[in-house]
Amino acid sequence: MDLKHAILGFLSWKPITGYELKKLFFDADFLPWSGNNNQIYKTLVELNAEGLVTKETVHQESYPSQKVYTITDKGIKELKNSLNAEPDSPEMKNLFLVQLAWADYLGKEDILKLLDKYQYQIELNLNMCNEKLKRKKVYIARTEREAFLWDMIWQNRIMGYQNELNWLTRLRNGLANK
Amino acid sequence: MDLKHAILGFLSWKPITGYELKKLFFDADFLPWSGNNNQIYKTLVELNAEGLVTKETVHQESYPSQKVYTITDKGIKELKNSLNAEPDSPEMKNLFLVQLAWADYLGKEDILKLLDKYQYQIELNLNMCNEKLKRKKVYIARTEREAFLWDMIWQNRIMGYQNELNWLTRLRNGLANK
DNA sequence: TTAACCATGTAAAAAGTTACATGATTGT
DNA sequence: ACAATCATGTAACTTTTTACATGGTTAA
Repeated sequence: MDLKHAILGFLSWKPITGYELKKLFFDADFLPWSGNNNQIYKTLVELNAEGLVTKETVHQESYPSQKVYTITDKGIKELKNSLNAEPDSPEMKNLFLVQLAWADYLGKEDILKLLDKYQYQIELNLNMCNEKLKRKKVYIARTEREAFLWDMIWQNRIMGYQNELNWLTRLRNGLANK
Repeated sequence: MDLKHAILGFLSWKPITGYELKKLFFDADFLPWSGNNNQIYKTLVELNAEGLVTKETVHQESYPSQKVYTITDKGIKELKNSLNAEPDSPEMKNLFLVQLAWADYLGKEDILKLLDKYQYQIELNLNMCNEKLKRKKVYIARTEREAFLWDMIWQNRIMGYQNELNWLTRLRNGLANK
């Protein structure tokens, strides 16, 4: 699974422009690509060159013209193929843990300040995730099962943040008598 | 927090060689750097150039000579400084979720096969993490509080994997009647 | 005898981020 | 008046991974 297949996934819903894809990536939260121009526009050119998508330029009156990408049969086949591939294990990159590893150099108050700041970060992420879920911008469920899968994807994120908050509570309790 | 500060952290324990650092990074599991040659040896050269560490070449009889790096006062100051910095929020990059997002193209059996594979991956990671914790290769706790912090860092990883397994169970239950 | 370990480093490629560039339109 | 949205793309930079390069030693 890489950016190429994620884009193919979205295009399996309907034809989309690069600009719209950028927003979909921004709204999704579980897609590990920031969706910056360089990544998306470049990948779309590649997908087109490989015959996995077709491109159509649509001129508009008072706006710049769009390039609408449509998935091909070959693209659908490529997407379906990628779904049976060996799943990658999740990568949890948590630089706060690195900070904590040598936090014994700090006084108790500074450690607690650090924990507060981290907790604030997590809560911010959790709230944003819940907000996005409520608005459900990113969502074209074609079957009941697909709707369920997307719900579970959001749940995965939310449970991840809540788990982190639970861990923080344990950490605080343990530190109390240290 | 970046690789530089993580290396300074280890060097705050004792003088270490690049080769040994590589193993420490490999054994730690919570450090998001793979610890490949290019990263570590290069960063050590930079740290030396910045005066945060000193280098001493130790010749050995039947092995290649080592370069032992020692942290300087300036290095310690830099490390302590980084501990009060704004903590980064965790990045959870889970490509399996991307796979799942379009898994409705698959039949029920194929989805279940995918879940099995993913569960196997998680369990593998969890077991490895527990193994490493048991052997406690990476561990020089100077105070009781530092020992506690390192325990909690391991706990963070373990809870993360267990949370993922719980989520998988929910997913399976939900899929059962879909 | 084959693999892993000792120990350093470089080269090249891939992946990702940030900033630059344009310029009309619409909402506050 | 100012910021955001529409919409595409490029350039420069940073980060990360993979592979190359050497060559003796030790344990299964």
